Amino acid sequence: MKKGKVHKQEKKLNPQERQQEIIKLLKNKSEVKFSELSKIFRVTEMTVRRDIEKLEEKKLLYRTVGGAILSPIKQLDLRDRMKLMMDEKIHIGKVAASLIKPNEAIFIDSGTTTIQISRQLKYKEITVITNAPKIALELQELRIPTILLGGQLEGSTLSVVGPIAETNLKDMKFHRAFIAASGVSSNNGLSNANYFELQIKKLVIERSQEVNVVIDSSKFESDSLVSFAKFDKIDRIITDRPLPQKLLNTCEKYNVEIIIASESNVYS
Amino acid sequence: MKKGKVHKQEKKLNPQERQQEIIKLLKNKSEVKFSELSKIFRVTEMTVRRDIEKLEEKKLLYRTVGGAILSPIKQLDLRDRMKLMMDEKIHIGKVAASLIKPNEAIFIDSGTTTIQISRQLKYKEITVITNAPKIALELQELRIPTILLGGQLEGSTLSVVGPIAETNLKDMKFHRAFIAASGVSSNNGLSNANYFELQIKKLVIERSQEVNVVIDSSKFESDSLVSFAKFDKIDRIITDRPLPQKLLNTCEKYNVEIIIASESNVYS
DNA sequence: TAAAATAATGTGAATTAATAACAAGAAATT
DNA sequence: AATTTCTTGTTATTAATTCACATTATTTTA
Repeated sequence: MKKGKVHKQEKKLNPQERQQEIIKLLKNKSEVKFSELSKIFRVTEMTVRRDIEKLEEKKLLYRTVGGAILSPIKQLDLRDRMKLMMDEKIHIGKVAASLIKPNEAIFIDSGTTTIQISRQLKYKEITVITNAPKIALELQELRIPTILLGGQLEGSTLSVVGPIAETNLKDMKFHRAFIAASGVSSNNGLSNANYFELQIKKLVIERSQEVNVVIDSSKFESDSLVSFAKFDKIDRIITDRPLPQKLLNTCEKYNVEIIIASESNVYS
Repeated sequence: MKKGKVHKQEKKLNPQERQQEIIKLLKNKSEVKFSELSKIFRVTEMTVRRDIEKLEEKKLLYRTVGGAILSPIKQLDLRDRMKLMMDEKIHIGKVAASLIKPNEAIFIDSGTTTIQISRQLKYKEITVITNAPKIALELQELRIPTILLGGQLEGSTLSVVGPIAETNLKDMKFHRAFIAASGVSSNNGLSNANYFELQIKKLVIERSQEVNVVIDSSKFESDSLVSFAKFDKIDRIITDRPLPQKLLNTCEKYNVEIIIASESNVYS
């Protein structure tokens, strides 16, 4: 649903379009003012205020007095933020993060949903273990102690894989793990699009007291390249929408708890 | 390695001291509130407001609603202190990269000069091993096979350190290593500002057929926290300016080759 | 050292910005 | 076409910010 780019704002834009424009403006301007945006978009200040509020929730920018500036985090990676199911992933991330308690050792798997968990962590008295360099670097900004697994860096997923990573895991035990998946189905359980990550996921699941799977609703009843776990191995699924009946039945059968993360049950 | 935080401010601070403290707080906290600072320093909000105003003028921070955050510029400076000697570092990086031949296994150390090497790599038929997640991620963009060491992620240097990283190195041998250093002196050889990286550097040097040290001229005849190698361990120093006489003599004595990287001898 | 000048802080009123609640209008769904 | 959801504007309320000025430290210099 893309519309032609117009430099002079002639037609009314919808919230999403405005929000994208605001980000674009910020790339060149360092700070924008509500009054200024109000004129540009020909809407009231209240409306741009609401736009900015949304963008602030996504940690894309920081509010200043009367305006906003680009968030420092934002500058790290512009690209993968405006992606698919972004809002859903943020909600999932918030709920997932809220499960974590102080002094725990947490494994966070590589993935676009899991990185949202890392961005929502509030306790600094935890140790995070991850196979994703990006997550590790972001956690460093939050001053959260982090152990990064070593190994071959896989180009498509930007996660470390292979024998080194597997060996690194050998001596570790986690209180909780948050695993990403590219598919979940009642027949084949959890699956992943990347073959090389398979072994890491299996090992992490073995070594975690509690296994949480984060997966957005677009992946319900779909299978990906390789299956890495059945329902008996996992404790909880965190997603953004209610599961279809069959999947729900299977989860109940194997005692897998379901959490639906939505605007309402997210307490930031 | 956390330092004890004193919440109760014993003696009254003057504006300069408060302002320094505010910056310090921000390095750990991402955002401070006026109300909070007012309590910490036992002054009115108006006073901290004036402090923040001063700091804002200096572009050290940005004011938010009810508080302040570290200026994005400032934050980047903290992490990427690349502004200093930037051109020199790029030259050094280009020359260093030109030494690499196809099918080699190369170790690239974490550092602001070494990251320039990774940006200049032209052969894809090499394998790079590194302790720096940032370097690994950049190499991935260039489609260069990369092995990232695992371990604890050190906040100040963004490199992995500790027993996991050391174990990971155990089975490896490199054709060449490019090591960063924060000081080089005729008396104490090469030194580094971060203690935890010490062991990694030592192990890498042991395991490399050829050891290259990249260091810019601002660090000549200076010593940093810990010394990690004498001249007999290294094969080459790549820098941006001629070495002072004494240093040069020492290098000759130990057969250390010197390359001066400048605009002219860099063929991009 | 005392007096004067300057800088720093606190106070409260005036101004401006932010929030919340609600109603009207547009878009999307059924 | 009717209903629901989303978006926007309006207004009242609350909170934050600025401003002006009085008071108190601190520094300067006679």
